[in-house]
Amino acid sequence: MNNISIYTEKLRESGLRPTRQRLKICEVLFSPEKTFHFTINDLTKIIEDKLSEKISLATVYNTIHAFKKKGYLKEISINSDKSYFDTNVTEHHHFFDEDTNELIDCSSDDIDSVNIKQNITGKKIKSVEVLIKVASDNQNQK
Amino acid sequence: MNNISIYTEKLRESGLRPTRQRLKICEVLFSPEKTFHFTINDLTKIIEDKLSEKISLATVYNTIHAFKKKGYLKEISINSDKSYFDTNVTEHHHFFDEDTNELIDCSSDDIDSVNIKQNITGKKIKSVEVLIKVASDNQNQK
DNA sequence: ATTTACATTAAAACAATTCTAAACTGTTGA
DNA sequence: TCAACAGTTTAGAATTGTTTTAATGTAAAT
Repeated sequence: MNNISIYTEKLRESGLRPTRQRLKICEVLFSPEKTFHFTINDLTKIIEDKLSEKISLATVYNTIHAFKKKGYLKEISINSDKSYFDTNVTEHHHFFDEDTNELIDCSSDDIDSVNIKQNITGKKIKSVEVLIKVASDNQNQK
Repeated sequence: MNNISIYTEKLRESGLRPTRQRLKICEVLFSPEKTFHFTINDLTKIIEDKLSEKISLATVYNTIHAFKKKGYLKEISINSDKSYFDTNVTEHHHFFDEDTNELIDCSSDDIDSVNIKQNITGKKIKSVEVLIKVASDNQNQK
């Protein structure tokens, strides 16, 4: 399973040279079978812990932003101090568990597709995101 | 039109004493006929510019958070560095204009209500927010 | 009036993100 | 193959939004 050529391709398409650091990032992001959510910090930790590879935050930010721009990652809006990213780039929505700060994908079993009847004149719709915040019953709203 | 007693009431219900600074904040937030969106910075500027009243950022943050907790304000999730607040606390959704960084309320003419078919087990839905990002046709996605 | 608990403030602390400038490396083409 | 260039990495500094702190001030209860 030599994925390196795939990663190299992805990087080139994002306008980035395939460097050692970036290939590590690709390995973490694109080799798992399941898509997942992460913050920049999560990702940096995973790389440094699991792969025993020191990596600069700036590099992670640059690469993630390039992937996002190219559409290989999605950024998820949450009331929060930090940004979440999603390796699942298909159209889908999210639950956000306020108890655990966990993001969970909605499936089409969970939510009907959103019907937009009218858009702002002269503008194009770039994305439609539904965020369903949930918490335990006894929990105060954040 | 003496709104001060209304503001005092709102403050007390939020667990806050009615001080000079907080009444000024109420004046800006709750006297306009139309609801509006703002950031903490916007609000602080309005108070300092229009009302020639110096106010500490900490006071603004405290008061806004108490109002949010009480349900007198809503916080809107946007991919961004800063938080937006909304004086419209009814159920509604938003457009976000990426060209101007402007938030715009959706009316029921714009979007059908969102139908959630299935929730996470053991959790209660706290909020459902739709954010529609728009931009000029020729604009790159942010 | 006095007391007490809560508020305000400027400034410091903090956390996420971006920028910077120097050292480094992939790539290109002689 | 190797020099030279353009893009890359890095640590650390800078920036931005937000929260905390500790001293001083003020509303409200007695």
